Amino acid sequence: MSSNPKSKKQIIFQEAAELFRDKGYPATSMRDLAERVGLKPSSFYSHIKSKEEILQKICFDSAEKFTIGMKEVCDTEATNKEKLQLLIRLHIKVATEDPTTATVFNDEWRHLSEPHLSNFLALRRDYESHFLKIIEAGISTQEFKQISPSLVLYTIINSLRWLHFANKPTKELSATQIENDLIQLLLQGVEKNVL
Amino acid sequence: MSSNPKSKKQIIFQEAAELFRDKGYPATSMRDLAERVGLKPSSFYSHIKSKEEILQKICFDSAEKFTIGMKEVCDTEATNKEKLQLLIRLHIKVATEDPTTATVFNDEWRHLSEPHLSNFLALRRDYESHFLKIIEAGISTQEFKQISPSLVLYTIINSLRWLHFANKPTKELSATQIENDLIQLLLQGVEKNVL
DNA sequence: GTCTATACGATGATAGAC
DNA sequence: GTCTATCATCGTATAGAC
Repeated sequence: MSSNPKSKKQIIFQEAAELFRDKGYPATSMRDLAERVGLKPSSFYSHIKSKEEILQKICFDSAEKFTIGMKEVCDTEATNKEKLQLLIRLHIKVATEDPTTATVFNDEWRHLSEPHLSNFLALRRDYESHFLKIIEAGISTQEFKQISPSLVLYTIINSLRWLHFANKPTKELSATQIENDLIQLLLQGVEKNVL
Repeated sequence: MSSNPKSKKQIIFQEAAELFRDKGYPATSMRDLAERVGLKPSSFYSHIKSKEEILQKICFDSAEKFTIGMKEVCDTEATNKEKLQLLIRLHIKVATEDPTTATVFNDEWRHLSEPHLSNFLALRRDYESHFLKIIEAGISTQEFKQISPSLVLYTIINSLRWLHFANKPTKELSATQIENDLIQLLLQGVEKNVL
């Protein structure tokens, strides 16, 4: 197995993401980051243009994962129930593949400046509207219960927002175990069915 | 109905909470707050001790609501399923009664300094451990499915984290409608049962 | 209680030597 | 590409006049 030499730029992005995750974007200083990377603060600017460039990359890279995933789901021939399952798996995949980035994406996007903030929100609106359409379709085919679609949407999306730290408290559970339990929980609830 | 004359201190706390909600705690400056309240930044310090005092009050007041609510639930004679329902109602109540405060509580607690941060985390740990016990008990009585209790805990708690802005997009839904739909969704899932 | 003035450290970013 | 030195600005908070 060949070693994986990371460019200094990649190291900067990685360390920055961890700091943003732990302290939040505004509370992370370039001096904090410098110490972590082992450079003087001024030396970054040979590699990156600004602090916000890092945040932009994190937010839009993650957004793209969701956009691509949604496109795949929409292009599938499948029931709405199956599509919803795929979307839940998509959220789990993004959150667990790169938990650091996923956390920053979730919590720090609001610190984007314009026009990046508006662009980001447009991507999110688009994603959510596709998600909503699937829920609405599933309700009209009677696959899903008659519950306000946006209520279902936000409940599901947010229910998965803790996953980024699932590695620690539930290390005993395998990734597929978590996936399957979550899908059962969200599709069929906590209550045990009477047989 | 008598008018409700708010003290200047109350106004400061209210405006600060809204700024913390919108921009986050570190990104909110005392100068921002001064402009909102109509005072010079230095004038606050006749009313409050520090910026962090505001955050502390918000976080610990909300934490107390959960602590009290949990105590009531634990003191009840009820099935675990009923207790879980009560807890879901508690989260909905806290989130919708004062959405601004609830948001700050949810997202900004990590900016507390020591020893407040540790105290806060201890309260949260305590709350979660009581919550977990109820889920575990419900699993052993076969009221709930065999799903990792902490997975159920975090999924439920986080699924309700969007409620603070439920006023806007779902204004058409009444509060009790939202409550009942959410309980059905979390207890029994999205899927429509086959009859 | 509110103001003006200010202390003083931290901030993101740049200039220019090497 | 990394450094030292520095800039301009903003941060929370205080002192003291009114």
